[in-house]
Amino acid sequence: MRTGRPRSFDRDEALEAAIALFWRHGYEATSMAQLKEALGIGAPSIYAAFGDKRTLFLEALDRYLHTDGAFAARAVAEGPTARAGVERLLHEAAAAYTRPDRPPGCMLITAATNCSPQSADIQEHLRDVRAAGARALEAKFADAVQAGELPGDSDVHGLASYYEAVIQGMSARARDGATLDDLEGIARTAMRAWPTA
Amino acid sequence: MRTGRPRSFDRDEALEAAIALFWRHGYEATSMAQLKEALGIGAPSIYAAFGDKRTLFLEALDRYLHTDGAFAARAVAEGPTARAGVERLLHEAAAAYTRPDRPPGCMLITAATNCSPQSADIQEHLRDVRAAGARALEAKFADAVQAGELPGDSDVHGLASYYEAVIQGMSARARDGATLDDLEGIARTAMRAWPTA
DNA sequence: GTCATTCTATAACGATCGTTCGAGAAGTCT
DNA sequence: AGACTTCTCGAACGATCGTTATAGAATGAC
Repeated sequence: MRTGRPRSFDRDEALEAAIALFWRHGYEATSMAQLKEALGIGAPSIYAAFGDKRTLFLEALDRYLHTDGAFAARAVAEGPTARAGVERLLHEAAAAYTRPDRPPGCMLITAATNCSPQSADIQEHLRDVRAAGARALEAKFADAVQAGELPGDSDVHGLASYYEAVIQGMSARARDGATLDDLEGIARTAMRAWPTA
Repeated sequence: MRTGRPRSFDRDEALEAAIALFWRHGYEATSMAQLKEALGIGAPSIYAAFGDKRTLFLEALDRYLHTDGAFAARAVAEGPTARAGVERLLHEAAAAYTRPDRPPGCMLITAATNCSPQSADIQEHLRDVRAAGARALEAKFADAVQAGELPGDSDVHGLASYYEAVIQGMSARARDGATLDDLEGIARTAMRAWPTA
């Protein structure tokens, strides 16, 4: 058993509360004062449990990517075809970005858009993670070409770029108050751009 | 003639410099210290010429909407058909969002995404301006239905929502480093979703 | 030349930022 | 019980935030 005074709060619950704040307001716009109040604990407890604000944000993002944000990689990876994967990706995004019990949009996309120079590294980190997602999508399209699902002369980079833009656009629309129906409409319309044989 | 000591800087140039900063870093993430350095003048001069940071931002945004951001409303308004208007909108956005002498993306879309509660009004203001743009686009589609360009049962709201999402997605992609070619590819692909008779 | 006016520069304001020190509380271990 | 360890709480840290008071410089008016 671990010695010493036991922690007075649930670490997971605190992390979830931090996710909600960072998700809604972003990294820099979320203050330690807000975090203290939302997590219901003092600043020293936060530092002891999570490290500084930057480290807490990175852990919050990592948790997000394995929970609420995990649908994206899964949809692409598990889609039996590229088309099925993208279709599932878009429709699950529509639902995930408008859950009434969650902040709107995607944390990975929105949490570090307005950054001062001293948190440019955070901004770049999220950019890198997004870029990895776009590369996975592009690889899915390349596989589809290989498998004959898409024409041999398909612009796989252009397709990935387009659907990545649609995802980011859906997140932005959700943040502007778009409803689940709005986003599902966007998803359906975006699928009409699918390459025709 | 106006009496008193004359202003030592060009007000328009200063405003342009402020636009560049707010555009790149956003409203809250841009500090007065940055503004002082970029405008090359002291804080009291900024306050005398523009008012407080909030007022300066609103004037910067207004100027942006009449200059670099003016293409959008113009493309929709001047398009001889809805399709021509949207096509021009998307391609001009591709160029405007990747100008090498400008910050990437759209200031209206990105400048107030990460906001703390005390600047929620700024965030809402930009949201309202974006909503007005979306309504103009929807009206253009409604006109196109009236004129017979689009089928009578067209979902004009859905179409406007979709192309608004594409625009916001293009801005996000530009901020992630997408090139002019990338964005023009997105624009072309997005046009493939245009309703078929 | 002198006054009135308007801008500039320095420096400071109170508030808040993220972070940490120090004292005491709450456990386990021997 | 007492030693040891770990966490909590209140207070404070220096830095930076946006903003402004104050004093002096630069002009037009008389």
